[in-house]
Amino acid sequence: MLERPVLAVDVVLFGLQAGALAVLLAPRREAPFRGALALPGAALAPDESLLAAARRALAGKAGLPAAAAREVHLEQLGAFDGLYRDPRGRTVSVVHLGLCREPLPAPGGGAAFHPVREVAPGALPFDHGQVLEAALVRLRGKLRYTNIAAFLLPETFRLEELQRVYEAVLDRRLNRANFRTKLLRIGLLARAGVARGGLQGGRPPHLYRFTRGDLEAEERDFL
Amino acid sequence: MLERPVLAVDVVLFGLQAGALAVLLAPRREAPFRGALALPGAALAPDESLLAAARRALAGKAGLPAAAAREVHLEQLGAFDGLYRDPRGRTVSVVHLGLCREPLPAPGGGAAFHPVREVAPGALPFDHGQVLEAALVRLRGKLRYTNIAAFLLPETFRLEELQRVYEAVLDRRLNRANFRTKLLRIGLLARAGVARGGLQGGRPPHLYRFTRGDLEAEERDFL
DNA sequence: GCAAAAGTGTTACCACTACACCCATGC
DNA sequence: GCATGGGTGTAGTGGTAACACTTTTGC
Repeated sequence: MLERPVLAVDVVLFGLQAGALAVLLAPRREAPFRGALALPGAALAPDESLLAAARRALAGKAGLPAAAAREVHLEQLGAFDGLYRDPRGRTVSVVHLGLCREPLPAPGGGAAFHPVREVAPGALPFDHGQVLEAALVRLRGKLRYTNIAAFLLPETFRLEELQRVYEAVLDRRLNRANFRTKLLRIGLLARAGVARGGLQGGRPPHLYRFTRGDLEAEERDFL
Repeated sequence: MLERPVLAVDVVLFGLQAGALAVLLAPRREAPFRGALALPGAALAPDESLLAAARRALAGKAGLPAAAAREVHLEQLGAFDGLYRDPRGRTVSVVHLGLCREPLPAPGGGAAFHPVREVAPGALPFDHGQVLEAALVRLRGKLRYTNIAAFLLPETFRLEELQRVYEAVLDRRLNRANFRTKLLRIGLLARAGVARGGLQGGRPPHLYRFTRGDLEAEERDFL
């Protein structure tokens, strides 16, 4: 039997920070690239599921509070086999896409959320630059035909906040009036009261909540 | 260092057989489930890419002619970590979706294409039933916004054949006239001559070819 | 009252559906 | 000429984009 490749997981955890899309990066504690900012990851333990390993990476390397690591939305992005070498041998990484609700938890151990627009393409070690790009493409795609945006927002939110999520991820402006009608038409939003105060002037907005909060609904593309 | 999980690849290879969607199944040559029909797979070699391993599985276990195995369209579906056990230990499989042009090559070693509709849900070993279902969902999805159908057809084809691909995969009838206008509007098809003879009666149809034959074009959803 | 932000309505346009009709070939 | 299948045109419908307008709050 030949030597087995190392199986690892990495996580691209997105969150909203000051209205912009941000990604969690943690300094590497081991060679190679020791000290460099990278996507948090971990080697798969023998009797652990891929998703469990991803949560462990968030709670461990990235220093996310345990409650936050448990509540993060995670889904698999795919396996990456860049043939780079690790001290332990050849590595294949199963990457997961994570989404974190606003307000963002405070990571520890030097990890932090970085605005995606400010992460230079070649700044990340290994193939993490390409991995980040693939995660962005997936997120943009799913925004169009699922309720995945729900996982970037608090339980209840204003429609204007939801629109900002779409604009931050798709990186383009959307028409306010049409966004309202479209999103309300598809019937995935329920009113959840009215925002009280906190805003200067203006009519107080309704708050909304996604129905089917847990699952992802597949409807016709709605943007 | 704890024991490492085994990393394998499996392939869901689809093709068209008598106008119906078919999947390649091969009898297992090793325990467990020795002799049972299953998706062809292989353990990942230490310095082999995932795609290369998938092609090796097709040429080896499934007995596909070398030329056919080389020309098959392959893309990654995802990693599956059903915690089933192999004599070698816990296994994680990176599954690939494959598409094979008409006419189908003749596999060897007992492998054969089976109409998807006739594969009973629980008939396959391991989690291969769920894997097959996931591959179908992916294929249906991609049919809507890419030119992936090209990889199920010969280089040139009649529009009516293309429509049959869509109908076979989506499992529903489509309107002939609207299918024509829609597919021609998106500008991914180029005329490639006229079919000569071979048909009983009727006007001889134009043949078409996908432009951008290699890449997959992403356009607005077009069906 | 005025500014600010939420929420609604109107119109032109474009894509999709369904269906009818025309075209070119073999027999 | 007639059956057969390829290919085209058209009217109705519904969603989308752009934009103007109304409503409700704070000061």
